[in-house]
Amino acid sequence: MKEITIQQNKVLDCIQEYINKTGFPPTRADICRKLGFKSPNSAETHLRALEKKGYITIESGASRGISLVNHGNDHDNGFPIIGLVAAGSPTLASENIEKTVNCPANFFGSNFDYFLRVKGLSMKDAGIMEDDLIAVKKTQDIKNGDIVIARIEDEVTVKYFERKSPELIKLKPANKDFNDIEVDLRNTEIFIEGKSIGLIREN
Amino acid sequence: MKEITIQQNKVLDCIQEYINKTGFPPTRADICRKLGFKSPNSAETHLRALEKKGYITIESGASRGISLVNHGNDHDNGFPIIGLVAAGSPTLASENIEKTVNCPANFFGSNFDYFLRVKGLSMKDAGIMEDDLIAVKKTQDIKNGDIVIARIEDEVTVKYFERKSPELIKLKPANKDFNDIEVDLRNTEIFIEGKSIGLIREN
DNA sequence: TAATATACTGTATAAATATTCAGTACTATT
DNA sequence: AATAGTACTGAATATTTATACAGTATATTA
Repeated sequence: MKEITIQQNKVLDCIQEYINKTGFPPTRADICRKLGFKSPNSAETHLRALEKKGYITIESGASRGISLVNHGNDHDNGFPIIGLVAAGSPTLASENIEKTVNCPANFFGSNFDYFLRVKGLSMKDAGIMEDDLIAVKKTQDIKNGDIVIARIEDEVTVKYFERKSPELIKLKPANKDFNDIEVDLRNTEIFIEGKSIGLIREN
Repeated sequence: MKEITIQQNKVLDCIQEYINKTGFPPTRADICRKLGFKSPNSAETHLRALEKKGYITIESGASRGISLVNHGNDHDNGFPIIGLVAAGSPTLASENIEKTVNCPANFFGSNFDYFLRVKGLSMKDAGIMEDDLIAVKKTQDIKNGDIVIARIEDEVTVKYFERKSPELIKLKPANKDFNDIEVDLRNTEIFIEGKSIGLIREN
């Protein structure tokens, strides 16, 4: 995250304080009043700097359209939600984080690391629907029948795990319209990101 | 706390949702857009009613000066989980509370009142499995297709809601092994506890 | 040395916004 | 029968607000 100046930090604090106190963001004039500026353009330039550096977003045209950007996801501010893109690994890089969910670390009984937003219906019969959030625990401690998040050559997928033999793994969907995926470890690389230990659905 | 009407409740939800999504409250025009009103005065009168009843405060003169009033969050200790027993109404009486779940009040975008632990698989194809926790919002604002918690003569059930005519309601399961329930209001009493606005599964 | 970012004042203005007034209509309460 | 609350449309308007433009000045970087 880019550095900000002392004055910009004052403006940022001022916005935070204002929202905490009133429930809505300040206008340029409000900021001027709080910080002693005499021109609304003073606030404006600081806001634009903060926007450019990624600390706030400004809704163009709207009054009081300032909102604080959430960063610093040490799980204090919640767990990140990561989009499950058909191809590509889910990473915790900030560009992949949709937003964060605020809930206790032991929400699902055992600790977990992030939420994954599900695409597709391949686990429909397991009650996992499109856009559900799967709570993923990063672990290699997988048992047959666990729901795993697996990466096969850049493709990320959620399936039931079944070890058939030391070199053969089967990934089974919970939807008869989809086929089992058989992975022969001798010619295909597979990486198990972790397993699902819970689920959240927002209607 | 004074009662509010269905329309006022819609406006309240709309404000909550808007704040969750954007970080700042809506204008009168924003509310109109969301709820289909054609005059900003429609929003205005609802806002004044909500203010009078203590659900919001309005900063006079300020744009987007709406803020939600925190009235007696009895959910400081978390939201109760209530067991869905085949017969009998779900009540918040302590003997029915399994345990409580600690999560933000707006966890599912809109406020809710309690969790219901699901028994049976009648909503399986909607991704609702046995022992899942449904976030229930107590409301009478039900649309066709909503998943409702209904009580018919001491039996509590979770189903899709469909109003066929003023005196005929159909409760539809999401599982072909179950039959639709048709309720004729002229000879059967039905009470809608509320609707599902989210779901949590602990694996 | 030029360019760029910071840090302001001061003015102007178009657009956004709250808010009032005038209606209509329905319902519940006194 | 009168009053008050709900639930709207539609229009008018004063105020709020974002935002652009014109300056001044300093510090940092290329």
